[in-house]
Amino acid sequence: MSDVARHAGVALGTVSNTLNSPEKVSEPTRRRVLAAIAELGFVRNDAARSLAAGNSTTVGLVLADLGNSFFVDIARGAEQVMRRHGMNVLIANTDVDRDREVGNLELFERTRVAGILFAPLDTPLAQSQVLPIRSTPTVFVNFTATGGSYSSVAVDERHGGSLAASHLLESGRRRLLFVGGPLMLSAVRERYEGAVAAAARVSDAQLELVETRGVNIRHGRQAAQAILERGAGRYDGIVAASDLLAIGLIQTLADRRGFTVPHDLAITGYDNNHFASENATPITTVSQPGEEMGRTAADLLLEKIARPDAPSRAVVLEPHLIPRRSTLGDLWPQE
Amino acid sequence: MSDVARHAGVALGTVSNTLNSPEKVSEPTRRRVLAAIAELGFVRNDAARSLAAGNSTTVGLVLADLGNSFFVDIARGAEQVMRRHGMNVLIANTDVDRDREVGNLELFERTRVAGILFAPLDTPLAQSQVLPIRSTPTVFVNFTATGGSYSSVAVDERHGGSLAASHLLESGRRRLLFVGGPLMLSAVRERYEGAVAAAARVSDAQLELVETRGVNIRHGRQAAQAILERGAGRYDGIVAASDLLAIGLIQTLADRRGFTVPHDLAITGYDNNHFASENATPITTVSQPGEEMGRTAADLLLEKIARPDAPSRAVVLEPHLIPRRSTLGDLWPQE
DNA sequence: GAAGTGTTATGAAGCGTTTCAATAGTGCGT
DNA sequence: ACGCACTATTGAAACGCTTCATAACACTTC
Repeated sequence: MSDVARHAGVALGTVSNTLNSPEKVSEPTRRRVLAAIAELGFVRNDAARSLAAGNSTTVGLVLADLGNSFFVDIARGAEQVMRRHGMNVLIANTDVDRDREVGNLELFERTRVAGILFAPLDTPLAQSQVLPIRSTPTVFVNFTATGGSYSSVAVDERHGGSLAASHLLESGRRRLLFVGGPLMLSAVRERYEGAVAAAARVSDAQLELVETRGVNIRHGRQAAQAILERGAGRYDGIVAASDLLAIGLIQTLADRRGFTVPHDLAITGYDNNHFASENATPITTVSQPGEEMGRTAADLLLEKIARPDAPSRAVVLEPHLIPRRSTLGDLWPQE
Repeated sequence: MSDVARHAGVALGTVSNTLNSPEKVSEPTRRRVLAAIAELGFVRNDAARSLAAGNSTTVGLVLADLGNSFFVDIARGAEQVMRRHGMNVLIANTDVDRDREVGNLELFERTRVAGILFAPLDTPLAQSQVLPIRSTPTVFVNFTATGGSYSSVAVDERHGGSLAASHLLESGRRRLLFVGGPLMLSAVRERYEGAVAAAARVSDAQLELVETRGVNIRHGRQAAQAILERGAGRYDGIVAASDLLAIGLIQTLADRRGFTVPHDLAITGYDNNHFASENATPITTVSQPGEEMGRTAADLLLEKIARPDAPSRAVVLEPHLIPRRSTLGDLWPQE
């Protein structure tokens, strides 16, 4: 920077002002400085800048799983808001590894980012709610913070489960099955509880459970086998804990065993995975508002950055149902 | 840090040594310092550190599209290598927006990261090969750098197209169709050229082209309509420029129109998308070695960081074919 | 012509580290 | 008792910027 100053024949502070408060610098001076910058190929050192200024213009986003489009949506939403406020979002991926979660949080705190967005899966670290964070403003995404120090944005999983089951019940289904697992995961458990509650509200409805070891297509196929053993004819509606699970179920039950969806068996998924709508049988799903969560989290973080001592807030967003062919059949208008 | 020094009754430099060169500090002193650090909750300021030390321990990864699992694989591979070398990878997403590409590259250079990995799509900025980067070591991923200043890792697209077409030809197919587009994209064009070359090597083979506007499921369905208009019976094998395209084709041609895959029509995809193998009809695909590209790119970058003046290298990796049911039918052993 | 009022420009202090020459301390051989 | 060779510690300079009190200057106004 002092090279630039010398080159332009001005003082160091003037170069700084040209960059940060152009209105303080007269037109001709500014031009000389900018010319010198261009000529020398000067690039301001942000490390020095944030050291001197004591603030940063970037926020860190610690994500559980980049392979999951839900998290990518969160990232996108957060970025939208932050960019509008002139801030940058840097993403660190953890692949659901606890050490890397801790490592990345520490990294961001050492770097003195303005704030941290933490979007974990339902892991011990997240549940403990004790992060290795000293003083950087932090917001939980996809997980409700119970303590006082973090704000959070989460989604009402129970309501989501209820939405899916109610949708099936409203179309006259009574012999329901919930497929998902492991129930150890709070998100899955709450979706199940929501479905149970919805079924309980209808007198002649019943709801059974097939617990799976995960929520991928493979687990859906395995669950389908289990269902066939129990006798698939016993059911007329399935609430799956994820879209992938639903796809797996349909592949085995419909494509191979000839059950028609939704006539014999109506199926709902969960997540509004990009592939759920593109499936051969588009899948009715419960949509988690990923982008909105990202935007909301960003807003909460900006708030915390601006007023660190203001009380934390825990926002809960409502999921909504997107009906498609896997429950509506030919009544589904689109495509 | 001076607080810590005072608290532990040592000099500033000793605290720094404790953190950076523990072997220079005696056991008891080190313990006192560490105790003071823990007690005060001290977190070293990395901005100041990298300012003083003149180096950084993080590298930036500028990604075109987080929604694309190929790029996520690249990120994962790069991370593996960097972590092993004690470096961190921070990701910036651009959503294929030129301004954000430029902005993120500049951001990383201002931050004085140790190096930059740039994984663009086939956009003007990438094609121009002129990045807004002054002196940060940079490696192109998924795009061959022709100039001298950047190393690069790319994949031999032409060979990939050839692999797919040859596979069909070897199974006796002769009336081939290439589906993909727009051909303006160099990756698609080269895949097509590879397929053309493979067909030319077999005397009685023919290859026609259906150009699409993109490579998603939707475009696959649209292409299927076009094919039906031409008369789908005219072809016995399709090389699709992406797995999603192949899925779309199958949905329309097989699921709705009753053509059997692969009996009537053998179809290959491209990308080894995670969904290609999970599709109801698992799709034969050409696999781009995403993780390996990430790892290789990381190696190249480390090399450039260590010896900035060493000549750049352009690595080209070979894709490979993964045969599945969409071409092998019941011969396909797995599942 | 003096005093007052803006507008620009200046340069030194400080941000929190690393680094390194200098110093202090210790044990050893003679 | 002395010098030597180590090891452990110290503290000041430097990294590249922002900030801010101060100065310089050009106009007005009375």
